[in-house]
Formats: sequence, structure tokens, C-alpha cells
Amino acid sequence: MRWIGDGFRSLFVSFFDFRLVAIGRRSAAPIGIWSHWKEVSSYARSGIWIGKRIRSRPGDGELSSKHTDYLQDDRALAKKTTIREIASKARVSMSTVSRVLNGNSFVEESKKQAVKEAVDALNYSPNAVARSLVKGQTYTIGVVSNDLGSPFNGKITQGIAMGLQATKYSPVIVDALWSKEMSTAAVESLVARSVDALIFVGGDIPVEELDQLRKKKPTLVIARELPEWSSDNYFIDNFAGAYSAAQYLIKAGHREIAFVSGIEGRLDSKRRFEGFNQALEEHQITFREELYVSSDFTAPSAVAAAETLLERQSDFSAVFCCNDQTAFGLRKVFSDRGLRVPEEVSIVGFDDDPLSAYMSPPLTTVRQPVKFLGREAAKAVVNLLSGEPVDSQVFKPELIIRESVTKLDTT
Amino acid sequence: MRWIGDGFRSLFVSFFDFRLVAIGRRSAAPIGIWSHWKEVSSYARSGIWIGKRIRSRPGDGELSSKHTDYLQDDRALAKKTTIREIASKARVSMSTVSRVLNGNSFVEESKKQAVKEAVDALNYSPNAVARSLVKGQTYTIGVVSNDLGSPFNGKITQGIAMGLQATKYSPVIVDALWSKEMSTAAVESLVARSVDALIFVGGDIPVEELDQLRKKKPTLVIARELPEWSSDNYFIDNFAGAYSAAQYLIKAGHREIAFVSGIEGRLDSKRRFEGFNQALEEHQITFREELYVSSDFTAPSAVAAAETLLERQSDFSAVFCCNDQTAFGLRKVFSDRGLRVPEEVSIVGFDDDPLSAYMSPPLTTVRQPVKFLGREAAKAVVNLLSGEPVDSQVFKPELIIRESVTKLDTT
DNA sequence: GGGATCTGTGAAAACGTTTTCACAAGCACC
DNA sequence: GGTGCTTGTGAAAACGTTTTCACAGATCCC
Repeated sequence: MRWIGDGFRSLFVSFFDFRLVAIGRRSAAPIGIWSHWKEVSSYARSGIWIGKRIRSRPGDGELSSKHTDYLQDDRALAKKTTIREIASKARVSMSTVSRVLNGNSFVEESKKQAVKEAVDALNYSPNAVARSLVKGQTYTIGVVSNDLGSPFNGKITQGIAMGLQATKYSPVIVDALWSKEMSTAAVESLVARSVDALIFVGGDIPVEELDQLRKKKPTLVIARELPEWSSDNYFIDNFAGAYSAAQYLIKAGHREIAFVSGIEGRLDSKRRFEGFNQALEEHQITFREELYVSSDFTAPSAVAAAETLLERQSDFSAVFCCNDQTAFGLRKVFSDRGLRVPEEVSIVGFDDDPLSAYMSPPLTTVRQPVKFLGREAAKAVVNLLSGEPVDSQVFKPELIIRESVTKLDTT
Repeated sequence: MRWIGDGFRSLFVSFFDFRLVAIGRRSAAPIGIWSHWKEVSSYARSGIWIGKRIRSRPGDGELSSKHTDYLQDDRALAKKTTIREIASKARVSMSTVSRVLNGNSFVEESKKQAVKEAVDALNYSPNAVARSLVKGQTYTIGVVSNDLGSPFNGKITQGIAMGLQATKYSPVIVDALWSKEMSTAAVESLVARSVDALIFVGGDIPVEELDQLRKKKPTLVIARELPEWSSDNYFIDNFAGAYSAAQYLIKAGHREIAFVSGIEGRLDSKRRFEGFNQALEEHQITFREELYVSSDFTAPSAVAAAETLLERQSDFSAVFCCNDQTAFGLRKVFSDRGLRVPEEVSIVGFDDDPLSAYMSPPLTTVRQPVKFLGREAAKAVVNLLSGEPVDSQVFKPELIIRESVTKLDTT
């Protein structure tokens, strides 16, 4: 909070949110020999709020150096070179400079050279904001992620960033943290910044809202199956992943297999259960309900799930976990209770977390091609922006066999 | 690749990088009854490249509807409402609309209302690009991260995003993937997009380059100690973290403690070794060189390190690992060799990975306040942007005691 | 009651590009 | 050698805001 002098329409500066509120009041004693009016504005410069409109009355004389110093806008001194300066240095018009820079029209070789020299000499780089304004494109792609801190989401995002690397688009990543409000806020902020396209990584925004967005901007939804969309949707085949893991357990002789779910209601959890079930049914195994325990993809919740499961005292020789964190949680409870893995209980996970290979025993799990998915999504969005339609695509996960499953002697 | 008709300066469209190359050639047979010139431009619209400059010669008559359809720019139809329309609907000037929207000047209540109604009625939201152009601020903050896929970096970035949530700034996150070229490219792209400030998360860009950048833009370096900077640098006290872990091992009776390093040459690794050493020295323990093994923060490399260490056949009762992934790698080798943890070897880690609590045994480790650091960095950068200087700050890590360290009977 | 100051508002300039438009000179062809 | 297309280029408009500037009416104070 800071008052700029006295003696004129004073300013109340709130640092918290950069709003400037004018408090009109009678002038008391003008600084120096002139009087000012100041349009209340939102310019913060080197800690001092500086008026842009400072008017000396006729006959009031010049501002003293003391005051000009005070009023000086120091950021303005670091003014960037503009296309106008290049034009005048190269003795051509601004249009020509633009044409050379964008390389989209014939320009005489000598002028081309002159422009390039001027650009180098003045160390010019074009202002992307101005370009965006006139082109109506920003060359940015909004990426709405949930929980960037998790390896799964982090890696997908990284894949997108990598895939966009060689293009002229950059990702603008926001983290919605699985919160409804934050995700709408995030999307609004992206739209206001006029990103050229949107990529949703997972999330649970209702399809209707996504439909609305898709009308306005090229939109891609990845790592989330959207049955309503026949295009612009890349996801991993959770059904097949779970099916292959369950199949593997069954082939190893397991019949009583417990299932620890992910977040109930989410399609990925559901599909994993369906794939799991399908494998069981194909081998005429009926799944007993007491072997289903609910969890939420986190290790702490898996601990609770494991305890519930053990309390039920229902026999099982293997557990299917909806992700690797769940497997880690279970493994810990089994350790604590002296249940040996895999000798007494086998475990399979899902995701292939970087640490799963280092669990003891190393975890057999379903690897999702996350980075690949991210990179493909980047390609897809570039295609979308060039007007090529993008068909939905299902990515196959891969069963990584390690040591957490034992072969049962079925005699 | 697509030719728009024949008969005039044709266009070769390269989809790969959106460059349009004009191929001048003699006209053959103009479409319809008029002739065109087309400024070669880079407009892609719904898969068809459409000329902006289509000139019918005098007397050539109107374009037929068939052709206007073809030439129509469909994205332009979805034109956003502008401040001008709000102004005319509310019967005030554009200036007044702007003033109401920004709330930075007195406006008569009745006009204020009229503007607000018009805004609601037309569902207007201001164009951030235009605003940025005139204000010279974009309200974006460039975040240069390395390896977003790792929990450590992912969580810091998440912290920054969370911290920026309530402000009017948004993060623009790029991943440099520890590559020199990618990081310079990333920084250049951020600067070209005129982000208002930069945050570097870790990384190894030379100080001189950072100094240069700092002259142009408010810059904050976090999660990396920069001894040359006395401000704008937030980092975690690696020395203290390692010291407390080593101290804990010593108090538990360990004398022969092995050290598995992080990436050699990086200051965080170095500081951890110094902290470790300091604790040893204070207890008059001389560190034997054969107990130092080099690694690089990844589990696979830790496996190699563990094997090297065991081959040396030097006695040790505990190992200090430079991060948790290293600890996981070691733990696996010890398992495989039948070395019990913690009964025969104790382990401490660094980072507190989400899965460390679920290692068997649960890993005693040094927790870094990563999300907190991210959030604080967000606050700091906002302060920086309002002109308040930001002093460098050291964040204290916390020793999390679990079960991977055993107390030795020192008799 | 009258000069000085305050207040609210619209017109217009500015931000830095790209694109359009107009034009002049060059070329090709009958 | 004239007609008509091609080519290169500069001036100016456009993108959608914010901010400046000018002005008129209101208020204040001696």
C-alpha cells in the first residue's frame, strides 16, 4: 500500500491483487509547481505505482529532474526492438520485413539479406503476442491434467511436451487436481488465453461440457475412454490390460482371485473389472463378491482395503490390484501379517510404476504406454489443427511379468 | 498437400510444418469467370488453404455461391464478441466498458449496470491476447522443469500451479528433460511468448545465462542452490537433510556407513555428501573411500552401485542413499543376495517418495517439502512481479523415521 | 459568484505484428 | 507493340484491447 505523494487524486494501491482503487479527495498541496490528474491504472513498476497521465498545466514549467526520475517508467527503457526499426535499418517497408521473416512470399535476394543483417545486428525477435493478435492463433495448446505429481499423469504430460518439441506449438499445462471448480477455472483461463487447441488428460469433466468446448476449439481427450466420441479420443485399453493380467493369473493356476478396485464410478476402474471378469468367465470361474474390495488408487487406501479383505477370511491365492500403488499398499499389509508374497499370495498390479520393478518381489504388472500416448496425442493435435480429422485410437497395454505371481500346483 | 484449383499462382502446401511455398507459374485456366491473385499466406482452415486476397476483375461479375462456399473461412463465422459490441449494446463508449471491466475508475452506476448486462447477454469475455499486447504483460509465468515425470519435479510443478491458482497468473510449463538444447529452446520460446517471469526448477543452466535472463525478466531459481545469487533463489537444505540422516544412523550405533551418491558434479549431490561427512566428523568417524559408490539418482544405476559395493567386501552396517529410488535399487540387490534389511544392513533414503512408506521395510528417509516449496515459489514470483524483492530462502527437510534402520548394540 | 479543482466520459492513439490493397515494372505471347 | 498476366513492394488497415487526452458539467471555497 503506497501513496504517491499528496495533493491530487490519490491512489490506494493494493498489492495483493494488483487492483488499484481511486480514492477521490480534495487536493491539499500539489507537489512542486504543477498539478496532476492521474488516470487510475494498474501499472506496477519497480515497486512504485506510476501514473501514465501526468499533465502539467500551461505555464507551469517543466518537471524537475527529481520528479521525472520518480515518474520514470524504467521497464520502458528496456524496450524491445520492433519490426519498424528493422525496416528502417534495412531500408525496406515493414511488410517486406514480415515477408522475409515468415518466408512466405518472394522477396528480392538483396533485400532479404539486408533484412537478415538488420535482424542480427539489432538482435530482433518478433513479438509473439502481436503476431497472435493479428493471426488469431497463439501457437499454444492447453493441456488440462489432473494430479501432475503422479507418475502416470506426469509422464503423459511429459510425452505431450516431448511430442510438441519439434513443432511450433508449446503446451500450456494446468493442473485441475481433480477438482470441479479448478478444472472449469483452468479451462476458462485457457480459452481466455486463446489456446489453439485443448488436450484433456483423464479427468471427469462431463461429456456435455466437452462437447461444448469441442464446438469452439479442436479438442482431444486422452487417457480417458469417451464412448460418446468416435473421434478425438485416445485411450488405453483397460479391459485388455486387466484381461491379460487375469488370464495370466488363471494360467498360473489361480482360481480364487481377489480384486481391489480403483475409484468406483470411473470408467477406467470399471473396464479393468470387466476385463478381469471376462477372463474369469471364460475359464468358468465364478467371482465371489466377498473377494471384491473397494479402493481409490492410493497406497493408504489400499492398506485399508487389504485389511478388509483379510478380515473377511475368505480364501484367495492371488490379488488383482487396479494400480501399482494399490499393490504396494497390499504388499505392506501382507508383510506385516507375515503373509509371504508370492508363496502364499500372488499380486498383480497395473501401470508399471518406475519403482514396481524394485518392489520385493518385483511386481508383475500391466504397463501402460503413457509416454507414447502423450507423444501420439501431440501429433494428433497438430493434425487436428491442420484440419485433418483424428480417429479415436485405443492403445494396447503390455503385461510385464516379474516375480510377484507364483505358479500353483493344480492337482 | 493440396492444390487450390488451377489457373493462378498455385500453392504448394506442406502439412508438416505449415509452411506455404509459392510456386509461381503461368496461369492456365482460371476457375470460373474471374482471376485471382493470392498472397501466399499461412492460413489453414478446416483442411483447406484459403486465400485471403481474391480479387475479381472489374466487370467479371460476382462470385457464384458455389465458389464463395469454397472460399469461405468457416472459423471466422465463430467470431467472438468484442468490446465494441458491448459498447454499442450498452450505449457507452469502449473506454467505459473497459473501465467497468477492470474496475479501476469511477463509472456511473447506471452505466456500470448496462455494461454488465450487455456482457452477460452477449456472453463476452475479453481477449487476453489483445490485452497483453497493450499492457505489455501476459499474466503468464514460464516454468522450466526437468523431467516432469519424476515425482520430485512433478510435485514441485504442481505446487507452483496450486500457488498460482488464486492469482491472475497462469504457469506455462515446459520440460527441458535435462537437455541443454531443449532447455535453451524452451527458454527462448517462453521469452518470445513474453511471459512475465521465469521460474527454473532445478536444472543445470550455467549461472551466467541465468544472470543474463534475470536482467530481462524477473527470474526465480528453485530446487537448486545458486551460491552466486543472494536473492531470488529458493532451495532445500541438502546439507542439513543429509546431516540429520547421518546423525540418526550414528546415534543408532552405526560406524561403517556406505554412501551412494547422486549425479556427480551436481551441487545437491555434493551438499548431501558434505552433510553426511560433517556428521561423521563430529563423531570422529573417518569415512573410508571404499564405502563411497557413485550412482545417478535412478534405481537401475543403484543396482549397479550396490553390486560394486558388495564386491569390494568392505564391512558396513548401513547405507546412506542420495535418494529413495537409489534405496529401492539397493534394497532389491540386498534381497536377491539374502542380506536382510534392516537386520544386517540399514538403509536411509532421501526425498520421501510416495512409495517409500510401502517399501519393505518402510524406508527411513529425508522428506523434502516439495509442494510447499512450489507454493512458496508461486508467492515469491507474484511478489517479484509487484516489485518486491525476494530474498533467497533455504527450506528445511525433515527426517522421516520408519523401519529401515536398526539400532546396533555397541558394546 | 467566480475561479479553481474534481469527476465522468467519449474519441482517438497506441501496442507490434500480418495481411490487404494498389501500383509499377517486367515478361510472354500473338 | 500492345494486351494481359506475373512479380515485388510499400502504404495502410486490421486484430481487440487499454490508456491518453480533451472536455463539459459539478463542486468547493473564499
